[in-house]
Amino acid sequence: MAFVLFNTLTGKKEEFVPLEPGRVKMYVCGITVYDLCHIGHARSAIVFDVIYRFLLSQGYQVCYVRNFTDIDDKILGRAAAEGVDFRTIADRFIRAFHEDMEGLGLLPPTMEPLATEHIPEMIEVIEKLVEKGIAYQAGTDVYFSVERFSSYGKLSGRALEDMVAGARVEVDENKSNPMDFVLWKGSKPGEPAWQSPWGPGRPGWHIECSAMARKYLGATIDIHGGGKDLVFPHHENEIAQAEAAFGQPFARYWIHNGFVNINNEKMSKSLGNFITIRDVLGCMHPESLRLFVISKHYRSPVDFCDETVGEAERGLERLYATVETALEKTAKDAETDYPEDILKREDGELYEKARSLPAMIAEAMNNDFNTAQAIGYIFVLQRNLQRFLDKFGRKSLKGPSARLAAMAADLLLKHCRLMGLLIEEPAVFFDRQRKLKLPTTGMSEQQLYELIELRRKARAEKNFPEADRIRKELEAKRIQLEDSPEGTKWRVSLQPLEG
RNA sequence: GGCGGCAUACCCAAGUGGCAAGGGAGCGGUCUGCAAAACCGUUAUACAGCGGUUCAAAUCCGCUUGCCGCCUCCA
Repeated sequence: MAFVLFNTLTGKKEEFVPLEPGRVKMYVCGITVYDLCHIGHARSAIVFDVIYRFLLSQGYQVCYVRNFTDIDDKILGRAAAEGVDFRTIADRFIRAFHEDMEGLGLLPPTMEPLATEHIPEMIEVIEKLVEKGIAYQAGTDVYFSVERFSSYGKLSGRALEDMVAGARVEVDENKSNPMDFVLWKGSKPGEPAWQSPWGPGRPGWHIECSAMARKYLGATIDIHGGGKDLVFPHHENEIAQAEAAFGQPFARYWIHNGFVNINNEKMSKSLGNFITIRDVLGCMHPESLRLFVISKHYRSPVDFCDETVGEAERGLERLYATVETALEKTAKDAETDYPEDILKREDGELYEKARSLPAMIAEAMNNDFNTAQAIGYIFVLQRNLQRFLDKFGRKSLKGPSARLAAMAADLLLKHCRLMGLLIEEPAVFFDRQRKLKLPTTGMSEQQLYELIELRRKARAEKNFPEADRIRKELEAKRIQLEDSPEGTKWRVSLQPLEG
């Protein structure tokens, strides 16, 4: 089956064919390190992590580069505000970014180059553009002349005339066309500066990606990605610089992820509805956030609110619970293999759903990374497996039934892990989930265990009114008790409280 | 003003020419001392509206309405 992805450049789904067979060169725009990352960054990071994992699973050798913009006005602004060096700010937020990405459970990219470590490479590109007469010096700055690059606007699908007509462009006397953008910015006294043929200064924003992508991935890269907001001007300008300088296509497939809204509002600092990754991870399992993100197609906007996030959390718990039960009940007798017809006789539907899962998931992912559809298939198998397990009550499975359940659980686990889900041991997950959620109930672990013990005694004496009173007391704090032969377990209910 | 996207059940969400995936919530049931979880059953003659193409349309084309994004730093 063909592997197709939506290419922003053409506005269509296209079959993916890498430049070199078996190898993929992918560049994803990283962040400007001047503040903590928010859940919009998390979505982008998760989306490209899933893409990266998928490409690897398909046997591609992937070189995945994600840069840091570590010199920029916003970094300088923050440094000035705190009275520290720009490097202090940049390093602080690079560290924070790595903590966040690790917290989210992302595979590290192949490389994470820093803009400031590639100044010579950027100067080289700018010099080339100046030589060709496409860039010009004005005062202490160097600008890219958009009129000299005939296909300017091809990525964002807009014509130069249209942009100029309606754009609110600040008046800059140095520019010969208002749409021209800066390649090199002369430094003011006291600002960080690097030597260049145009005097001391620092690079413009867009040039770093063109220079670093070329250095690490070559003149033409396979996949270039980032958030939708980067289409214009950032990626448009990257194309202009790189293609004007080197005369070769810059990137073949452009992938852009949609935004995260919060309670149906655009997330923005002025609205005060920014949620940082670390805030979210303080009260939610990273895989819950991941399931939330990949339950919707990556190009659509997604709304982050209690209800949609809660659904993801409950779904993840159910997946873990089914896998846990399956592993427990089949632990003793899962190894022996049986012929197909024997397994089918145990549960024909479960057998079929399990066997067809790899092809179904592959088909979904091959179709522009349709993770939402893939997740749908995952839940179909989960329900079939859970139903099968339930038939046995509390008994362990043996022989062909154990083999069938183990096979289904393995496939479920394998394909969840392909998308970065169900990475933890179920017991570890549930323990972590309890620890994350307990603080939201206002009850300490010790208080809780005292009440559970009181209730145990009451039940032992058949004092059910007292036992139920304790259950109700805890339920009012969203702590749900679950009695089982092994004792009473507890978890924090993800169900919103009535009223 | 220019460019683009979206509109599927109470909610979230796949599907993009051939009987409308999946999840959540609700309701009924099984299980349970009572619960919870889980499972079973149930929930769109129908995909914003109108018109067209087709043997066949949620899916293609046109128009209308309503939302949203980008055009300025931004994932």
